[in-house]
Amino acid sequence: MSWTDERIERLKTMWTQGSTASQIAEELGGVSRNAVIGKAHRLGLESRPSPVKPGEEKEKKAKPAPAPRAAKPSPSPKPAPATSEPRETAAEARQPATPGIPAQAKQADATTIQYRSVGPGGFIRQGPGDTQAPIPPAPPRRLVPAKPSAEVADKTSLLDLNDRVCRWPMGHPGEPDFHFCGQQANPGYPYCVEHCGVAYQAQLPRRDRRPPPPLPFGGPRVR
DNA sequence: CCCTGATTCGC
DNA sequence: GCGAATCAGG
Repeated sequence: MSWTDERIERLKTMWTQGSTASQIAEELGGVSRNAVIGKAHRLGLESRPSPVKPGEEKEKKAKPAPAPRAAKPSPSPKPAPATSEPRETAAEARQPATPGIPAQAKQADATTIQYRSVGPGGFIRQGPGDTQAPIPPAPPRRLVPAKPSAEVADKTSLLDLNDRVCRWPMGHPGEPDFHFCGQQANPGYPYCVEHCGVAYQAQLPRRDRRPPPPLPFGGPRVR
């Protein structure tokens, strides 16, 4: 499994909703809990209440004996900097992202992506850095706008997305009626007011959290 | 034991 | 960039 845009978006959403890494991994499928956590960190999604105290100076694991994982015969000395970084306290990092969430606001810059026709009904996505081979000869026929199926008519499709429209996904990608919310977006947010209420919640203690989370996707996909 | 997230580091 | 292995707290 690879990290497609859809899967990353889902990861971000669920992570900010407070879903656990295990839940996210299960929902996404094909990835482990560790993969989700690793990806979340690489994305810069910042810490949620962790069992491990970040502020406490831990003895850097002096693991002389075991070479548990792939043989690492070179124990290169790695002097842990004794300076305790002024790392964010857990409380600060836990602040519910209520006002001004910048990370969520940045969406794929549509202006840097071009769609080029490769024939009737066929288009390729091309980013600025992509080198693309010769343009295939245009079809000798006039292209007529496709008539949207009744299924998708009036629905907000991927190409309808912009920063003024709620980009909350409805249904599952790939399904015929998959679309986006499309309501007027809460200015500065990727979602409308209603879905902002779902996406951004104050972090509650685990025991006070209701297991059946909001069902933004209509429940887990049945495979 | 189970769960959680954080971190490391070979690939 | 990815994620298994590992760590560490609840």
